[in-house]
Amino acid sequence: MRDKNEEYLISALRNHGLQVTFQRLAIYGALCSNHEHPAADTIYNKIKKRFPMISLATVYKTLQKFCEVNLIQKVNPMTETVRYDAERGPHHYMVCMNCQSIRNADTVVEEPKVSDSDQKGFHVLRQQVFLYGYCPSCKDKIAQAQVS
Amino acid sequence: MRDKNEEYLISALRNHGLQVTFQRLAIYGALCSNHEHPAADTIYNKIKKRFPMISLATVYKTLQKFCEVNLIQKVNPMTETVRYDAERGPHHYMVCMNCQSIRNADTVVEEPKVSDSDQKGFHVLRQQVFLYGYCPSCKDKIAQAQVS
DNA sequence: TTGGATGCAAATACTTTGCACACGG
DNA sequence: CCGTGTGCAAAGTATTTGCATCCAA
Repeated sequence: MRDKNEEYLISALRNHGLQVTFQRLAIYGALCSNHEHPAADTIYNKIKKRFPMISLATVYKTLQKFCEVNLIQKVNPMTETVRYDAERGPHHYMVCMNCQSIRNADTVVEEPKVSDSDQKGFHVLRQQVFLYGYCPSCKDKIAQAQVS
Repeated sequence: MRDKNEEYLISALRNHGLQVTFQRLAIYGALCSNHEHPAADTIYNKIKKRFPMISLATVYKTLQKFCEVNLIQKVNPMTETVRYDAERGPHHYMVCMNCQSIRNADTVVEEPKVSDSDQKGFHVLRQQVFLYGYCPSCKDKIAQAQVS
């Protein structure tokens, strides 16, 4: 398991012309072995036990680089800061990956359904769908940019 | 429209024993009139044009209070800080509202489907489902707490 | 009148950045 | 050897908190 992840990391780094360092191995290893979707700080603290000299800034830079080359992904915020909605009922959102605008997607046709076996003892109270893409105006801008 | 929102706000505040202030009216009004799901800072800047004396801290406190009494909702982060996942493919998450743990929900049975008319010109690239609830251990803790 | 609400400033939490040094390729 | 990566410290951004004052009820 562990070696497989390391191998994968190393070849991915090489494919992108990135150097292999023990910090990167440790960070990727910590992330792979933790299925709780840890925050940067959590990863840092775990690694620090074995490599006390590692820097939190390196963890941040490394995670960012990993995201850039699609080795890992950020879990939750697409738009980083908290935003508010005056409409109370649960509903779904469309998030523009370019301009960060958020619009309601009121008419998701089929709600996703979760089978009981699926939930593995998790008690689901609410579900929310996020649609990520480009809003009408950004879609046009991007199309134009690709033509020119 | 505007008066309707104000009336709603006022009665909601009274129902919760909260005072009606011009700041609260302004903040709620700004949120209702902006369907872009603004951040606290955006609301603050909008209001400041008319009420230059308003404080950003008040905006934060007020939005927080509004959330507590379920007058509005936070749009995106359930767990506030960015978290990472080593698994690349798109998949869905179960978020524990108590302990903030995040687990993969790999087997959502029916993907939500969005009709074309639905998207209103929004170009959807990816969709993600968040299931909010309680993880097995928190579910038990909460059940126990309610008994005692 | 009185407790809740506000405004200011300081504090906190998280993340990013600049720069000198270290090290992988 | 060269250029990327690292570590440190400082800066930046978003949000929260303490406290004195203010004001709605």
